[in-house]
Amino acid sequence: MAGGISLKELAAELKLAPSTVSRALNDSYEISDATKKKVISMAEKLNYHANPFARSLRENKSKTIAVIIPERINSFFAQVMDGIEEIAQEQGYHLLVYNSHEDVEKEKKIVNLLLNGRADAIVMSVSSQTSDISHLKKLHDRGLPIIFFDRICNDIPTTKFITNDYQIAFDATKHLIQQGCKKVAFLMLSKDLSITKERQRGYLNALKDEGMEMDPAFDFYCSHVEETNVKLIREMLTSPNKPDGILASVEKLGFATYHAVKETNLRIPEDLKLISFSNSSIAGLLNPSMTTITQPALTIGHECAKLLIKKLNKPKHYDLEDQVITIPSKITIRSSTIC
Amino acid sequence: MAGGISLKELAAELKLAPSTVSRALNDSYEISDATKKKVISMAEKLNYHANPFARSLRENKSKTIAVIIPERINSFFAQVMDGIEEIAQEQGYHLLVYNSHEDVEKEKKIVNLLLNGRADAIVMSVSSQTSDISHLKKLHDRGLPIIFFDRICNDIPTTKFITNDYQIAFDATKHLIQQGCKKVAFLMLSKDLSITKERQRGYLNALKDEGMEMDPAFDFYCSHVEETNVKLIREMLTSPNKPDGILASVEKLGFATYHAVKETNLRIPEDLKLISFSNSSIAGLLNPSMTTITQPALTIGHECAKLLIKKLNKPKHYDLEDQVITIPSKITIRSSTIC
DNA sequence: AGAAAATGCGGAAACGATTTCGAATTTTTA
DNA sequence: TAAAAATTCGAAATCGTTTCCGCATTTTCT
Repeated sequence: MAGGISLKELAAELKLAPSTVSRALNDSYEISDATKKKVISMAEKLNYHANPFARSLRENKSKTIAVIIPERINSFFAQVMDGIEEIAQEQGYHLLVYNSHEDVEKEKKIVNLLLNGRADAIVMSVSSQTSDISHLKKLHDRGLPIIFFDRICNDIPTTKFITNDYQIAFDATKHLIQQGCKKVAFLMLSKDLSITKERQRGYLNALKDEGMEMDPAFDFYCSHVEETNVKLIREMLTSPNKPDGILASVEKLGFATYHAVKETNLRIPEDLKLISFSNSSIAGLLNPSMTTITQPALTIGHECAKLLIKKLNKPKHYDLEDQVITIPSKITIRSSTIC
Repeated sequence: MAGGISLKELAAELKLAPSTVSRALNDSYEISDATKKKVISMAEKLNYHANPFARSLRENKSKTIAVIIPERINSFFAQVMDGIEEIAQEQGYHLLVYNSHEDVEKEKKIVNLLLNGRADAIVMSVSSQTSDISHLKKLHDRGLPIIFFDRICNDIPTTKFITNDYQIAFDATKHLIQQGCKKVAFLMLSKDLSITKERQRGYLNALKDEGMEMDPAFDFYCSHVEETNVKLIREMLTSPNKPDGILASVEKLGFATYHAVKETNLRIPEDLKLISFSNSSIAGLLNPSMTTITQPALTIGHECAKLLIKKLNKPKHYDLEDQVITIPSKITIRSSTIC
């Protein structure tokens, strides 16, 4: 901003027209190699950098992608972000990052900020409070390309990336039952979330498949307040009708369970077996180490960014189809489910 | 971008001049309340949103702050980011986020991207590989306000935020010795990093203070490759001259130590006591739970953002002084240092 | 050799906002 | 009542690019 030299000044220095200099820097075929070289070397000498806002104004695109996540201190979202950034940087895109803190009101504010075209496109995972999606519809209606991942919005016709939520939750529940669990509980954030719906469906179908009745007390809704969750889980674990197996549908609930268990006499895995969605490398460090469902976070990030940039490069010739693309997770069996 | 209406079109609809509409929307004193109301209601009706690039171009500022961190999957940096974002959002600023992945070449590329004024200012923590700082000097020389936190750059005259690295490392080392450690090792990333210098100084002075000789083998440099670190630490822990206490200067090395210990017969805290810098809530979940030095990450983020925005609001009347502001950390004593 | 095409570059408009300057009308003051 | 001042708004310049036209000059074709 301060010491910046403009294209016009650069042109004056070269005794050329601004149009010529612009074309030379953009490697236009209309400009001879000789002048191209002159222009480029002078540009370097004078430390010329094109003003991105002038360009954005003129070209009507910002080379910027907005990413909205519900929390930052979460290895899954952090890895997805890394994946997005990797591709974005490769393609010359910048990342505007927002944290909705699982708060739908904050999410709305952020979305409203994006209505003015500051970003060319959006990648997001909705907050656990998001049930009314009118603010997201508005974005989509405005023509802003938007891709969802993990916590998706089925009612908005665009491409979404998820993992095999149903199947992997099914498999995880089966695994618990195979390890001898008779009463498996399912921990989740909010019933509105796409991931809890699918993962719960997998959980319930696994129970049914094993001829087990499902106990409503084991459909366990948590809040976004850490202490509350620990307390609730502890209460469940010390109640007469306590589970002997737990499937945590998100990382923080898996950790909360460890916290809760520490405050009881229960032993993992002898008294309680636990499997949790988690991308944290710390899972293997816990004692006992935690069996996890690991999502392909980096890949999800890559694919989101690739697809979005493909769309941005050919706005007319390519559309973000209304489809859900599934990239499978892996279960890493550790000590928390094996006696 | 797509359905956007421009100020000019809005003005035409209102049969007013663009200048009038602009002033009305910016609540200028020159416009009567009557027309202001008309303009505002029509703007809402037509869903008008000011083009941020036109504004940035004209005003020569973007309301954007760039943040560069060396890694994303790190509770400290994530919390700092949350802190920065909180204040930034409050003040109408957006965050452009970049991860240097501890790679100075990536850091240079990112910094070069920022030379064109895309961001009004920068908050950063340098990569562990950064010893040549010419790229950062260039930024500063260009007049771009820049604030460092945690891993700072002393040679660049601006404001930096750190924790009481020296004192807290001193205290932590003393704590280990008080718990009976005779041979304390210090784990660090790179000797060029400001935090390792200060923390190492605290460590060494504590040893000296206790009349203990310092063993060069215990000045332990790690890489940025997780597996290598675990291997190196394991080798140290199984060597004849093995330490009975460890101070890890960054979170990942604390966790790496737990990993390494798992592969040995050693017990924490009986055979080895460990204290680590870490902001992760998981520390309390480990078995044994890990004694940590917790940095005021959120506060650091807040203060960085506040100061930077103060500067951006009064570019002429306020300068980022060449000073280091210290916000103290806290030691949370847990089982890994107490028999 | 004369017409046609290709090459290389300049002029000026445009993107969408803000702001300086000025002008017209109305209100206040002397 | 005339002059001064306040109020309210419009015209046009400006920020730094890109791009549509246009115009020479040179090369190619017949």
